[in-house]
Parts: sequence; structure tokens; C-alpha cells
Amino acid sequence: MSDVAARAGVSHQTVSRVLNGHPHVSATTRTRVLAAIAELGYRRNLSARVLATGRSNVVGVVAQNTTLYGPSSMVQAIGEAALGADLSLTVGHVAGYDATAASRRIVERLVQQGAAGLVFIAPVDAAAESMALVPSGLPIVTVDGLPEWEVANVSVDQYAGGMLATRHLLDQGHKTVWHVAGPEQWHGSRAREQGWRAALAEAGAQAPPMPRAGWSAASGYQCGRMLARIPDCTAIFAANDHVALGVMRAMAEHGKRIPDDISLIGFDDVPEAGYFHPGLTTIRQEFAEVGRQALRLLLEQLATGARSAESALVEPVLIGRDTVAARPA
Amino acid sequence: MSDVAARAGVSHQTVSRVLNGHPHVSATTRTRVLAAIAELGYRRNLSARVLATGRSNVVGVVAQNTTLYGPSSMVQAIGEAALGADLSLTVGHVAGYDATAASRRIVERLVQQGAAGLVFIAPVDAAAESMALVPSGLPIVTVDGLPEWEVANVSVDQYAGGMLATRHLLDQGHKTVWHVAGPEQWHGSRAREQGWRAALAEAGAQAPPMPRAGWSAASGYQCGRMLARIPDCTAIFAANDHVALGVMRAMAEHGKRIPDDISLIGFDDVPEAGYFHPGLTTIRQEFAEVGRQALRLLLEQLATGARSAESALVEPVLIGRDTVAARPA
DNA sequence: CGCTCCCGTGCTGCGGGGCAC
DNA sequence: AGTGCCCCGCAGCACGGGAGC
Repeated sequence: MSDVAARAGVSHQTVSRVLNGHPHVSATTRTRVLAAIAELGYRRNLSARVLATGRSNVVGVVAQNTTLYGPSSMVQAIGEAALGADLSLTVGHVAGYDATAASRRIVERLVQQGAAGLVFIAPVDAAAESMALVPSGLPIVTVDGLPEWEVANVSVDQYAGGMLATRHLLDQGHKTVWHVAGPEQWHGSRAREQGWRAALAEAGAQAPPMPRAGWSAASGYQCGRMLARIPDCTAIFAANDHVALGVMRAMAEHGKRIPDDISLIGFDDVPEAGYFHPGLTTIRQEFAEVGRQALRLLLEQLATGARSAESALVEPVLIGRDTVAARPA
Repeated sequence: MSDVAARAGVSHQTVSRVLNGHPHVSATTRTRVLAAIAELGYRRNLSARVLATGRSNVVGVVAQNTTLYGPSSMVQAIGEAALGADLSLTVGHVAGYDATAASRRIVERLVQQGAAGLVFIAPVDAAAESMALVPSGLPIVTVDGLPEWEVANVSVDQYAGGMLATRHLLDQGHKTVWHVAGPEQWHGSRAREQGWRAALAEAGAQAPPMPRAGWSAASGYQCGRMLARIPDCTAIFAANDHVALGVMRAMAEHGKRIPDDISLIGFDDVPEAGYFHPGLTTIRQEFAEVGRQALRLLLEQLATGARSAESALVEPVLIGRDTVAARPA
């Protein structure tokens, strides 16, 4: 910066003023300074800037498993929203929240970097430990977190989604609905399961045994191979779309037709879900909306300077396609 | 830091030495300092540290469209490799390299942050413009970049993949192979197309007209609806697995059976590809290996302090499943 | 003489390197 | 060998001062 100042024949302070768009700088000196900056290819040092101001305009995002469609979509959405608010995003990818050392380092790093606030994509219990590392003054927003954490949180209403799916199947005349659940550690899995149970209870239907899958098609396939052998099973609510795909595959191998013999409903509405064979009826999660809301809650905290525990729920939407039909006679 | 020093009854340099694992510090003072740090919950300020040392140990990654499986897997892999090398990652997500202002800002930000090196996930032409913003001293590695950029680059050998797929289909007796290409701006699409053409030429087969899809199942479906109406078309090489899914859907709707009437091969080997109906034969890209190689090339440059133009190619692998069969009589 | 506008002089934040003790 | 001292890196803030009306 002093180089620029020397070249423009001014003090480094004037350069600083120009860079910050300070009003009281004459047009001539401003152009002179800008010229010098251009000639020297000068760039401000962000570290020094953060050090001097104490403000970073950086939002840290802690996410795990960003190869999954849901998390990656949300990170993307948060990024776009941040851009609009003139904030930068640095994303720390943790391999898994359980890998304590690694995720600890990532959070530490974001905090030390002077992030103005953090967004945790925190769909599993273990995320709470990482959050504990954050100094209490720093705003936090969780996505898919738990209410008992008492921090601002955004999530799709998974419970409502579970009910929506289950009711839709019951409405078609199915006596009950089987549920292939997601991993137990995921809050979303548990909420969907509860929604499923609630809808069954409200209809006076028995809850059948519940197999548990991962989020993968492979695990859905394994569960499907069991369900295909159970004659009573005519309606299935799968943990997500890829699990549903695995189930579809298992059914096909067992000669069970969808939707004629088995009705099936997924969760997420991944872009390719409509092109499964047949097109998958599913519960859509508006990940982009979740990202936007998360940033909104963070901005509010940045404005007030205090943590809040406000939470936002995004409504899931039923997307009807071709995997649900009336119960076979 | 001075607080810690005061509490431990030493100077702030001694604290610094302890934090940096400097050898010449007595065990007693070390424990005293560590105790003071723990009591005060002290954390070093990264900005100040970077400012003082000039080294950041941060690798910047510039990626677009991280909701796609390929890019997100590579970012993940780079992250894991970086963790092993004691480097941190900050990922800048650009919405698209064409959105000049936005991607420009992201690169600027990473540079100003003092990133030690940058990895560009640069599968499209427009990425070159972003790269031009990087000061010439900074090491760069591209993933899926172009050789003419003359920077270190890693990619899966897409050309070989295109040949692999095409030859595999020709080996089954198909007269020729149709190709549903990916977006024109993507280097990978072009290389796969060239591999396809080369394999056809080598077999003396005519190259049929080439429809172009995006990367989505929806666009694959549109192309598939055309191909399904062409009696000569018995073998299709799709731009990627999701495009292949769309093609499968279109074929099913037209009463064309896979693989009996149409043989199909995809690209990527997304985790669910084996659970399509039928299981998709495809060309696997080892994204994790690409990520590791990318970091290796970056580390080499960091060690030598100079940019290199070394490039690495990762071999694609044919994964045989159930969508390829001999040409119908 | 007061004001506004413009610009420069310290000094600060936080941590690290070289040297002296 | 173990510690402390001074100064440095880069940008910003609170001054303070000179020019002009």
C-alpha cells in the first residue's frame, strides 16, 4: 500500500480512503491513486484488513458429506444468498462430525479466520460437539439442527413430510404403510419416522416393523428384498429418493409391479426422480429456500449482534408422479 | 496473547514459542503457558498470524455447480487429501464461471486471503478468465482443465473413456454407436465425443448425427425420445449416467427394451447407477483419485515454489452391468 | 474567524523473526 | 539452553493541520 502511496505521491492513508470509498477525497487524487493501483497490480491484504477492522464479512459454513444432493444444494443456496448480501462464504467440509479431530480443526479454523458467523449443516447429533467449540459471541445458524440446542435453526418440516407421504398412501386405500427409515443418527430420519407414525396412528393403522437403510440405493435395495417377500406390504414410504430407487429395483426383481402391486413414495425430489422407472412420487424439499432462510436468520443476528434461537420451517411439498396407486384388491 | 503472557508471567514471545512448538522452551514455563491458555480460552488470531508469517496453509478451491456428483466428489476428495497434508481448504462456490462479477470476486477473495495455492475445478472454457486473475507467483492446479492453459492439470482421461465405451458397444456387434453428448462448453464432453469418433473411425463405422444434452436426466429424456424413433439406433453412449437414465425412460415409453433392443452405456458411475432398471453399464471416473492427484501436484509446486505444467491423467474404468448386449438380429 | 474539504501523522491490532542477554 | 527486547507486516482509525471560502 505504501508503494501505491509513493507512486501516487500521497500518503497510505489516502490510498486507504480511496479503496474504502471515503467521501472526502478529491477527484484528481482519486484517479491518481486508482491509476497507481492499476499500474502496480496492487491488491489489499485481507488478513491485515480483518486485523485492523475486526470485521471479516465472511460466513463460515460447516458441512459434512457434501456429495449428497441435499447438503450440496443447501451449501449452494447459502452461497448465492450470501453473494447477494455482499458476504463471502468459506465452506469447511468435514468428513463426518464424528471424526472429532478433523471437524474440530475445521471449526477452529473458521473461528480463527474471523468469520462473522457460522452456518452448521447439522443433520446429525454429533454436530453439537463441533458447535460447542464456537465462542459464545459468534452468531450461529443451524440447518437441520435440533430445537433443544437453542440456536437459530432452519429446516424442512420433516415431520410434516412424513405425515404427508403416509397420508397420501393411506388415502389410496392402503391398510397401512411400511417405512424404510434413514440412518438413526440423522434428525431428519427420526422426524420423518415420527410423522409416519403419527399419520398411521391418526388413521388407526398399525405401524409395521421398520427396516433401516442408509441414504444409498444399495441399502434401499437390501431392505426392498425383504419387503418384496411380505405379501401384506402394499405401500412403502422410503427414506429418500435413492433408497426408493433401490426398493424399486428389488421389487422388479421379485416380479412386484409398481404401482400396481406396491405403491412407493420417496423424499427429496432429486432432479432425476421423475425419470426413474416409473417416475417417482416423492416429497420435495426446497433446499434453496432453506439456504435463503438460513442466511436471513444469520443476517438478523449480525444486525442485532446477539444470538437468537429463532427457527424457521420450510414446508415440504408432495410431488405426485407414477409410483402411487390404489391398494390392489 | 499479552493477556496470556501476563497470566503466565512471561513475555508474549514465549507464548508464541510455545504455540509454535519451538524447542528451546523449558518444560515448566511451557506447562505454565499452556495452563494460562486453557484458563483464558485463548485462541490465536489467524489473520494476524498470516500477516506476520506470510504463509497461510490454506488451499483455495474454486468450483462451480457443486450440486453435481462429479464436482462435489472431487471437492470432497481434495479436502480429505488436504487434511492429511495439514492444509486447510476454503472452497469458493461460483454459480457459473460466466457470471463474471461473482466469480471474479471469489477468486479475488481467495487470493487476498493469502491462499498458498489454488485448485480450479475448471471443466468449462470460461474458467480461464477467472484463472487470469491469479497473480503469477501463486501455484495453480486445474482439474478438468485444458492443456493449452499450460498449468498443472489433473483429469480423468475422458478421451480414453469415450473410446472404451464405444469399443465396448462395437465389440458386441453393433454397426455403429450413437452418442448423446454433454454440453459443448465442457471439455469433458468434447473429449468424450472425440474418443467416440476415434473408436468409430478405427472400426470403420460411420458416425451418426449427435444430439446434445445437458447433464440432466430431463435433457437425456428429450434426446432419447428422438433416438427411440430411429430403427437403426441399437447402441447409445450417453454423456453421463443421468442422461442415460433419461434415455432409458424414453426407450421404455416407446416400448424399446434395454438391452434387448438398445444397448446403453453411461459415464461417471454415480452410486445409484447399479440400481437403475436395468443396472447401468458405465464408465467409472475415480473422482477421489483425481482429488488426490490434484493435491499432489499442488504440494509439489508449493515445495519448489514455482508453477509447473505437469499433468496427470486418471484412467477410466468400464463397469459392466446390464444395459449392454449383442446387436439384435 | 469560523467552517468545510482534503490530506498526512502517529498509533493500534496480533503475532513472529532476529538478535541480545 | 532458555527468555526478553525491539521491530516488522498491512491496513484502518482518531486525531491534527493546512488550504480555501
